[in-house]
Amino acid sequence: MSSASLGSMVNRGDMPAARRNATATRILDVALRLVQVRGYNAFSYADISAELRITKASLHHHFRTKAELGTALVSGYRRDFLAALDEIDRRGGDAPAKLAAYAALYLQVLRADRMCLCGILAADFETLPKAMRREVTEFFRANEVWLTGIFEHGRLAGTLRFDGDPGLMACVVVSSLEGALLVARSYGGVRSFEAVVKKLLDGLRVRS
Amino acid sequence: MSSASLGSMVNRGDMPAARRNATATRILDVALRLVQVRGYNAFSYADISAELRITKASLHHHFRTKAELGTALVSGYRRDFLAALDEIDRRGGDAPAKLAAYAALYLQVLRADRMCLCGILAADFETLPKAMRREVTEFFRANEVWLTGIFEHGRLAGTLRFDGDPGLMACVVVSSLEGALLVARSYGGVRSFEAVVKKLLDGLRVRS
DNA sequence: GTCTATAGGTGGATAGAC
DNA sequence: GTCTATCCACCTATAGAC
Repeated sequence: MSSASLGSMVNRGDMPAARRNATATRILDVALRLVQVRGYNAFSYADISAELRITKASLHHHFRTKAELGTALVSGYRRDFLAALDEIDRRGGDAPAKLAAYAALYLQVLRADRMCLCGILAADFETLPKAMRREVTEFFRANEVWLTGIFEHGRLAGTLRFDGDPGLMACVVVSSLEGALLVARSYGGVRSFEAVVKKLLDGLRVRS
Repeated sequence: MSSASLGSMVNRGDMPAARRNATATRILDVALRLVQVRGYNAFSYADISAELRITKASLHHHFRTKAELGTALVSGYRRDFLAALDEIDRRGGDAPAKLAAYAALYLQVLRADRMCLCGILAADFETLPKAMRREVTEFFRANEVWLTGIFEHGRLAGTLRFDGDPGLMACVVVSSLEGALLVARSYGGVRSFEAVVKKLLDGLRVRS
């Protein structure tokens, strides 16, 4: 996963990367950015068409329906995000370091002037096709599973301190980071986001 | 402000309540719910028309444009929310109690199966008319101001413990609660929301 | 794989009768 | 204040030529 991944992340949907051609990839890139900035109901095939100078009919050749495009979008985003989590695990380090790396993924999105794809789709949730809803829910669930593991290991190793269920702590982290991204758009900067991250990590630190 | 306020909140926009007639009020009620559930770009005059059995043309008599309706919506929401904060102040109690009451306002929204109006509009932010953007930003700013006062008083009185700028703590609280609402839609319950609130309040408690 | 052309629907908004 | 009728722009999607 490249360093610009979550902002400019290439999203190949359900299909293995090798089977997607360059055009489909470019369509997904543009669509991803449009949804992350405007939301699912405020972007159209016409927008992509204008940007890539390809007719709407051609877009439908690659993604038959908007629901199909949207589903490919979330599916690929989830895959790439989970790949980033694997990369964090591969690099090693203690639980606090991994949490900091996790927060850095969100900061990357904010710096690209975007919202987390699944965060903005959670706002659009009631209007999404069923397949997309499933993908969004699964994204959050997968994040929660990964974070739960971090919290369990961290407490056992004595590097994290917290009360109660590690799974609930995972909810707390996901919620706080998504909210920090959301509100930062109106605050217009990274300052409030970084304050949330600091407070979150400080609250988990083992006190001397 | 009634107990069902933030969910079923009547929103009278820029105009004093006494100057809005019953029809305008019903329009705002329906529109508020539709936006809180679907977002700004996924509701239409046709939706309101069907629900109230009034033609779209009649709706335009009360609110000339969608932007005008939207602006009245946020403006009224902000006013009612700030009235709820005044009510919290009026009831008295220490800083932790006021923070708990603040969080309860959000829980009320969640229980009505809605998102905070300004939270969902933050997701739609890039697509909003300028007047609406200003209202949303002002909503967050006003919340921040109120919370900053709570943090300043709480630290002075020795009822709250935290490091750094009270204004940043206010950002943290707003962000976390908005995010908890957002993500709770996918988690499908109040459990994750309550975990965030508990963690937030515990982190501020004065330790014995 | 891309195009032109078009279908059928819905969006916000207006004119003018009652 | 509500209605019918209408406008035009935009939406998703398809047929069929190249």
